[in-house]
Amino acid sequence: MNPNTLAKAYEPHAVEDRWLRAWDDAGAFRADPASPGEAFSIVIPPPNVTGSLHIGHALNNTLQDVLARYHRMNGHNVLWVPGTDHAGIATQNVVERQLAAEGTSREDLGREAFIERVWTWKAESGGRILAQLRRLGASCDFSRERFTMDDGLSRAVREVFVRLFEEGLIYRGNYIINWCPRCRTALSALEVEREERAGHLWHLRYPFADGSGAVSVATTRPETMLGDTAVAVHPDDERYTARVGARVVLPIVGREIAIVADPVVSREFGTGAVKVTPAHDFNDFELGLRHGLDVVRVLDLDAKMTAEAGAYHGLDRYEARKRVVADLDALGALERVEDYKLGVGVCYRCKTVVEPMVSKQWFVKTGPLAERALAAVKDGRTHIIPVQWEKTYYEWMENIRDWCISRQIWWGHQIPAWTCEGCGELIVSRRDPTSCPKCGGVKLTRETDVLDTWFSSALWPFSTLGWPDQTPDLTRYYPTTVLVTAFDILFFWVARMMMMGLHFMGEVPFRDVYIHALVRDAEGQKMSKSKGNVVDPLEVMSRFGTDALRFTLTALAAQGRDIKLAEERIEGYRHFMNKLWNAARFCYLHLDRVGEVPPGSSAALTLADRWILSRLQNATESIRASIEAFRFNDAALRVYSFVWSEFCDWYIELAKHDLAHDAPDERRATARAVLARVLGDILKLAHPFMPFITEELWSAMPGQGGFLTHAPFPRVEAERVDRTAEDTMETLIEIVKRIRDVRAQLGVSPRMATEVQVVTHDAERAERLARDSEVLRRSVAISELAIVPEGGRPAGAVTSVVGSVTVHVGIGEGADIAAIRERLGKDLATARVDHDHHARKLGNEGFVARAPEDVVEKERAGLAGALERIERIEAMLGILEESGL
RNA sequence: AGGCGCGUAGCUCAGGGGGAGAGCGCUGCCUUGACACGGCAGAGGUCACGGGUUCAAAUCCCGUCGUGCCUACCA
Repeated sequence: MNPNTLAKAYEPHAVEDRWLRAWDDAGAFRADPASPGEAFSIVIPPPNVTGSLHIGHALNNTLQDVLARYHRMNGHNVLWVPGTDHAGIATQNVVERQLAAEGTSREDLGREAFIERVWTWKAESGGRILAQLRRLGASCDFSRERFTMDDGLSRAVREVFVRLFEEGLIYRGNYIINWCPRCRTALSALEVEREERAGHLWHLRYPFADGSGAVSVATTRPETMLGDTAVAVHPDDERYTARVGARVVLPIVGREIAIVADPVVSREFGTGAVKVTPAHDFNDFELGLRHGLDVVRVLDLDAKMTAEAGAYHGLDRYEARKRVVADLDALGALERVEDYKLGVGVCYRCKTVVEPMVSKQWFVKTGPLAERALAAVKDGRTHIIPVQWEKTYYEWMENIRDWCISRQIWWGHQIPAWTCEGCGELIVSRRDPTSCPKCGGVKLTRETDVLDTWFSSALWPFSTLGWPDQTPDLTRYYPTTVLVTAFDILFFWVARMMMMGLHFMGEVPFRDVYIHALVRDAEGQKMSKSKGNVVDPLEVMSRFGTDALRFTLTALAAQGRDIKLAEERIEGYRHFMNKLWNAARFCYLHLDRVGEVPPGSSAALTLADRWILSRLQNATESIRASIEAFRFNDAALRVYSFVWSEFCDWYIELAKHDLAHDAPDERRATARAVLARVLGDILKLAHPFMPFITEELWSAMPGQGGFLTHAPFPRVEAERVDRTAEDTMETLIEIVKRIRDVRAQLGVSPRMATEVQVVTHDAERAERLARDSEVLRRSVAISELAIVPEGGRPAGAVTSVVGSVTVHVGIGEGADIAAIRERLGKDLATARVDHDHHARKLGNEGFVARAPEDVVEKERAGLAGALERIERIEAMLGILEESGL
């Protein structure tokens, strides 16, 4: 591409397409375990295979990409594994909805045909999200793409299941679980969300069997009373101690049930007596186990009443509730009803109210696994960043419950367990068994349940690398370096990967876990389709360009805080892309021939050269440090401020004169070299954040070859750091700003040249400023310039005092005395505020005695400076008085 | 009920013991040979409130108020 024909404004689309293809064709992000370099590996949090990219994915993957590209440019051996998960319940739901629309169902199809149908749907829509990730610029090694249901991963799942079973860490049994009657499957505790809903608290009266009155109990689910098998009270509750062991008659049902004593009962709540329904309540189930209570199931898998419910058999749970309440009322067993708000459990997929239900399920015994997962974070083998999440992780791990892993759906890894019809033996096996090892029988029935999707995701960091085989990838890249994820799957996923990784690999799955924010809308609301406030990243990319979206997300990604995404912000950063584009365009107009940058001390370098090169070191250092500390926003904002406020606003403007046709050749050559050097480093520093525009500009840069994405990330060159140059330049910038300010306030046209006199009492400083007074001449229109250690106010000048210098700006007749006084008065007020501030501190004996010497010294210098400024301003005002103005 | 955050410029947010920062917005001026997706300049803040620690608090501690989220078996 001819650099002189770069478009006037940055047009992202063609550029993005071109580089996506170029990187892909070159295999730019392919990892090779045999290559040298410290390993840097990331496994992607696998999105749902049938999903599509939302803004959370965009953030998550942008951050991973920043890390991947940064480390790749640092010569590390980078592997970023992409892939998707099969999202059992969600995907099955989608396909079932399709079938329903066609007037059929999965039951009509049968298991095999249904699964085939899901694979067809997966083939259609699957991979779309990976294409979208590519578009985002994610530098994954797409040749290593994995899917939780592919052959390799399925083998890992089976191996893990069998081993855990053999070790007694997987068991099957009748326990209470959460049941979603719509999805018709068991759910783990994590898959149930709490929703506050308005309900009622019904107070029921259960009469004693001996006719001596009644006990009152309160419930939010009166229909479950049909399954009550006890009433419980606290053992120390004096109101009831005499009644423990007594029997009450369950209204409607007529069953006699006992009053039992158990410390879980709260004496304060309600009447202090609670009905016990072991089949349909977690607490009651536990309590039932302790007291050997009967388990009476009154709700079936569709949340309809069972035959146990007698007259209510077949009724939906809510219909049954109404009838039961009415019937109790008729019997006089309903004491009262009060409004009550309660937290109900709903299915995280379909929001249907779940029913606690006793059923035969498979569980992972988490205790022993959690212990090691807890220890690994406590002893620092894995760091969670930001650290405050560690506490949340600990709390969960310490209170972990066994994990229900069986799901009564079809889409997923079918549990490798068989029951022998002959002898009832349970067979769990790596290979499908043909006969029963116990009795030799050949009639074996396979378990129909599949595993929780998170069971396979838990293996992701090693299953994607080839486990259970000892592959080169596994050896080279496990443990992975860092996991980047949002906090909402800390328990679902991160905790479980920790448990499985430690158990099967003997090592943590990742050294660092970086937890990033949730993206919310501009009002701070969680984005959701139903609210209609979702920001579609694909649409944003189309409108503003991918780099602008990426840059916005990283610039807002401060640790420990949610991101509120407003469109104006994205637009603002699109302008930044354009700014960089045009800065480069300007540079390329001059960069036909580029030589070496002279060494730091060289006389060939101007003050501006030395300054920008020194600031470049500062930017390089802070960008590096920020990325390594996962402070993405700091890194992005430093890129922004260096490019815009330092390089464009000052260096380019000053360099224009050095590049002019009438400038001496060697001056032009040096300026070109510095320009090229700084721009080149800017492109490298910015590349992890905005890969497309930087790669494009790099390719247009004269004398550069190869991919920017493979170029070395800049390192700090200590010999380029020049504090004196920075200080001098800063002072000159201050002076320029002051002159402009004075002129702007007085309405002097920018084109009108004025006299300027700068007075500084430090002779060495005066000399330094004078040596580089070009900076002033180039920045403001000046007719005559003097920089002197001594001097009075020239006639017709407005004076301003800044730092250690006094600036007189001659404006001739326009310099009315009021303006001069106003200007000086403003400076005097500022100086006095400063003076008082320093004086107050130094007047404090404790401060002088206890504060560190350098801090006190700084205050003294500040006070002296302020005093000196006040003197100068007052002298100036005195002169005005004397001259009778 | 516990736990974790947050409250800083009109808006969105950084910062986190030693003179209050950015972007956007706002007000003036500028069609200056990279860029009007631009330039120059400016206005704007008791850092929620009350205590405490400290020589020094926006920053650390305690409390209050407001606000958000997470966890939990008060039926």
